[in-house]
Formats: sequence, C-alpha cells, structure tokens
Amino acid sequence: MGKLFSKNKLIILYGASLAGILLLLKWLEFRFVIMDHSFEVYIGAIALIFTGLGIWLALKLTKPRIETIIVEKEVIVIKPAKDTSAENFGPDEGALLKMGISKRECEVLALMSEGLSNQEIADRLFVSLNTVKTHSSNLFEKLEVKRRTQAVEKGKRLGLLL
Amino acid sequence: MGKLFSKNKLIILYGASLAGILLLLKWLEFRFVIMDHSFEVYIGAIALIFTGLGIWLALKLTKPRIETIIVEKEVIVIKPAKDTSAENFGPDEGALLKMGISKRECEVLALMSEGLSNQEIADRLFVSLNTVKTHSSNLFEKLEVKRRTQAVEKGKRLGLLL
DNA sequence: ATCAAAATCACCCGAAAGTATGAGCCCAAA
DNA sequence: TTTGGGCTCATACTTTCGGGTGATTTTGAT
Repeated sequence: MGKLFSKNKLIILYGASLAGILLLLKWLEFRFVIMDHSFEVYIGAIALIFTGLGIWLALKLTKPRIETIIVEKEVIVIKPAKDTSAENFGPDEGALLKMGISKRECEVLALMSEGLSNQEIADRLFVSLNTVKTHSSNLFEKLEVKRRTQAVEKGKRLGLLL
Repeated sequence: MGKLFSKNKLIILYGASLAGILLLLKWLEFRFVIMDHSFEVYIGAIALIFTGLGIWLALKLTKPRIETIIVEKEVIVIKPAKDTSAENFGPDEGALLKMGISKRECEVLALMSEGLSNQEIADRLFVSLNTVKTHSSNLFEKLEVKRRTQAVEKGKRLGLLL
C-alpha cells in the first residue's frame, strides 16, 4: 500500500495537482470568463501554472544524471616518511574487494569519514536517507564494526580511505 | 546588443513560443469552445501542452546537473626535518590552548577517535554518561562542529590527535 | 533470457547521540 | 575571600543512528 504509493508518488502527485488545479480553474471559470470575459488572462494563468508544473516535474523526474565528474583536489599532507607505500593511490582496491565492499558503500564510507550525517550523505548522493542507512548497515557488517566512528577508524587503517 | 540577445535567447524564445501558442489557441478557441463547448478538453490540451513546454524548458535550461564527487588526491610531501617533533609526542599543545580545550575534553576526544561510544568513554574515564555528554558538547562547540565524527576529523587536522 | 548481486526505498523501533539548563564541588588566582 | 573555570552530574527533550525486515528495480554476467 505505502509502497505502491511511494513508487508512483510523482505520478499520483502530478495527477492530484492537475485535478486540484483543474478544480480550482473550474471554480474560477465563473469569475473570470463570465465576469470579465478575460479569457486571455485565464488562458495565460493556466499556461503559466502548467509551465511551472512542467518544470517542476522535469526537475523531479529527471534522473540526477550522476556523471560523477571527478574533480581532483590536491591536498598537501605532511608525512613523516614512513609507510607511504600502501596509501598513496587512494582506496586499496584489493582490500575493498576482499571485504566485498561495493562502490556505493565505499562512497558512503568516504562521506562518513568527512563527518557527514546520514541525511547529508543522502543529499550528496541523491538517494534517500533509508538507502544510506542500508548501505551503512551493510558496511558495518562487512567491516565488523558497530558504529560509524569505528567504521571510519577501521576504513583508514585498512586503506579503504585516503 | 547581440550579446544581450544571446544571453536571453532562451527566454526570448520561450516568450515567442508562448505568444505563438497563445495565438494558435486563440484561433482554436473558435473551433473548440464555440463548436463543441468542450471547455474541459480545451483546458486539458492547454495544460498538457504547457506542461510539455515546461518540461522541455527545464531540460533545456537546466545545467546537466553533474554531481561532482570530489576525490581528494593526496600529495605526499615529506618534511622530516621540521615538524616531526610536534606530531610524535601527542597532541599539539599550542592548538589545544588556542581553542580553549581542557584536558578532560581532550581525553574524551581521543577516545572518541577510537570509535568508542559515550558510554564506553564514560566507563573508561570512570565518570557518568552525562559527564561525557557535557564534555563532548563543549568540545563540539569549541571545535565548531556538530557531530563526533566531524570532531574527530577536525581534531586530526588540527593535530589535536596523534 | 535469466539469474544473482547491487542499489534503491519503506517502515518500525529501540538505542545512542546531542541540546539545554541548572547545580554542586574544588582549586587557583585576584 | 570571592570569583571564575574546570569537572562532575542530573533531568528532560529532540534528533540521529543502527538493526531488522521486506520489497522493487537496475545491472552485470552467464
């Protein structure tokens, strides 16, 4: 029930909006058309409203188009010349695969390590809060930790994070 | 002049389109409304057309909505001669004092960075949970952060943690 | 084409984290 | 001695986390 709603949420919402607006217009009909004969105003209003609706729809419906353009930002790190061998090239792919950590989970972990909340991560990745929770839960299980702070800690130790 | 046109090209185009469509509708008016009295159909058509127009507009105008995942690439700079003295022996006292962070708060921060929960920190320091909460709250304020994960992040950047 | 894994999202619920406020204790500096 | 800062703790409240479950959709590989 709730699922079915959430799935077609946009469509239903759009339908409802349309119906509501049409009702409103129907009511206005007797004020504008009959009263003033200002048919053009009426039409103009409709046009504007539905143009806005279309824009809104497009923005909502359009897939976030995650083209993941990677902007490389150089950060100068002062290292005491010790264990530089393993940690130089970002996440350690081997370790990643060994733990069975997926791409998305890794992204979540990375954002976690920046101290973002689940909600902020969700916004950043254009997914819902629940999705982030799922990812993080799986992540914790795979990393065998209980908290996000531990996950970050372990992630850094394992070279999953840069 | 040409610049001004090219800048507002889309807007002008939109205006033109709108005018054109309104003209078209004006013409159609005498076919639909008068002929059939199918006002609703007329309105529906307008709604659909302008919804489509809105969608088109949005898709044209909106930037390709690129999610820029910022991947920070570390550039290792080895400076063994200078600041090894500061980082090897625990927290940077100067930074500590500058932020007005007390001893206890620092201990809490250190345990936080190990991924311990507030309760665990409380047990470790032989104080109550509430005390740890108070310390961490004060800490967050002084570090200007909102969450423990951010506190750890910032703490490491500032050299408050080793 | 189909099967499995990954990704997405929802809902519920309890636990942990964090906020706000107030208060008592101790100690050192004014 | 009083005053302020650090430390301790409490209560009450809101928000965020995390676990558990179940579901659908996308995608990749066979």
